[in-house]
Amino acid sequence: MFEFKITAECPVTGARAGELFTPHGVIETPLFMPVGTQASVKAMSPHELEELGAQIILGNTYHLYLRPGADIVEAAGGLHSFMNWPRGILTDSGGFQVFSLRQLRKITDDGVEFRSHINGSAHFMTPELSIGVQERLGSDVAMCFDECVKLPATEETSRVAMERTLKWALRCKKFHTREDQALFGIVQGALYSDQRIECASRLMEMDFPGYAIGGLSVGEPKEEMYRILDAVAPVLPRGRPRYLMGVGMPDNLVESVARGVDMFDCVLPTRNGRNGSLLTWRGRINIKNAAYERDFGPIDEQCGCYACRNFTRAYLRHLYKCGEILSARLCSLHNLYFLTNLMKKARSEIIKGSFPDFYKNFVSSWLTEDI
RNA sequence: UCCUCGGUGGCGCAAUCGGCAGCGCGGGUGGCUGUUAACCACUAGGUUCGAGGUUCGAGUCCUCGCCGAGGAG
Repeated sequence: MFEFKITAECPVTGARAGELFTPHGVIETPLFMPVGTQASVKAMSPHELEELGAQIILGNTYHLYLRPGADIVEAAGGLHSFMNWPRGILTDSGGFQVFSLRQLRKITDDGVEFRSHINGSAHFMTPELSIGVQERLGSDVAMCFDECVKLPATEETSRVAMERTLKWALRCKKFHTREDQALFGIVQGALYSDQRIECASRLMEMDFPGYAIGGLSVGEPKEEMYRILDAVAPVLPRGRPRYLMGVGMPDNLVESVARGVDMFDCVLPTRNGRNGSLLTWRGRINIKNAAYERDFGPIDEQCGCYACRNFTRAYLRHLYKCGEILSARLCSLHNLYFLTNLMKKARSEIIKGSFPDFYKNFVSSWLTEDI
């Protein structure tokens, strides 16, 4: 179980195509994982997710622990059964909430004392509690409870968080018992490549079935992120999946695949979709813009998603302006399909041996500015 | 015919004693990267119904007119 098989490797770049075997099916990498924080990928039904090609989605330990509570999910037969999702689930540990809810918490070596963002109630999250919750949720992949620092961080701040992340990783590993659930370690170290390399090596001594790179794409320039990936990816074991947490812009994905990353997740396709920002092969468009009022073409000519096959930009703009729920659904669907397909395309190019051309073409045609 | 209330940005409404005309929605634009986010930010937009008057100064007070709502007959 959780064997990671490399199907093909790009001879020029660091890109690889692989297969990760889980209790809920084989996951083909590289891939993008939609985020379903509260046991729901916002605006999407499980059926639609399957149809657009999602192989594994995220759930969140912190959010599900607070509501409805791990006991209820467990009583429902686990998260797969509770939300009726038959394929893979990866649960984030709550480590990101250490960062995103930093106004509501206090960190010590033991764990994180925090106040619920829902009702202010006090809680104490520890590596053991996070793993216990994740085991009860029954995800296919659990994540170590880590400390994700805000950037920019001083070398000292970063080191303290990194050391804590390592200590917590060991505690997670020791506490974790479910054999039908993989536990991934998370590399921290802010933008210090020496810390990143050290963190990776020390995690590898603990021997995790997969390694994540956390604490990136939180506001730093993308060149900085690529610099860290260039430093870390070569250190990580070839035969284990690599997961870049929280990354979701198409150019970030392709650049990271070229650097040897296998898995990604991001709220961007769903959140930005709800907010009218849509992905195309040339860049992003903002469907709110008056320019699309009479644009009767699809979001993207080359996209095969349900929204692109059936609706126009003018109609989608209209739905957005009206605040219709269908707007959120179609836009989320399109963005998720786009990223899922982008990774599927990258995978097939790696297998065919033509990834370098695909990479070059994508990067040159992708416009960072909105089109 | 008389009485009462009202008329302020596209729409709905604020504005203390007469003292810098604001807010919400709508419009335009930008942002969002392991979700506290169907969210947030910025921006444009005014002959305060009209004509006079009082005053240093009027959306605000006075006179007349126009328009709307309600009431009396």
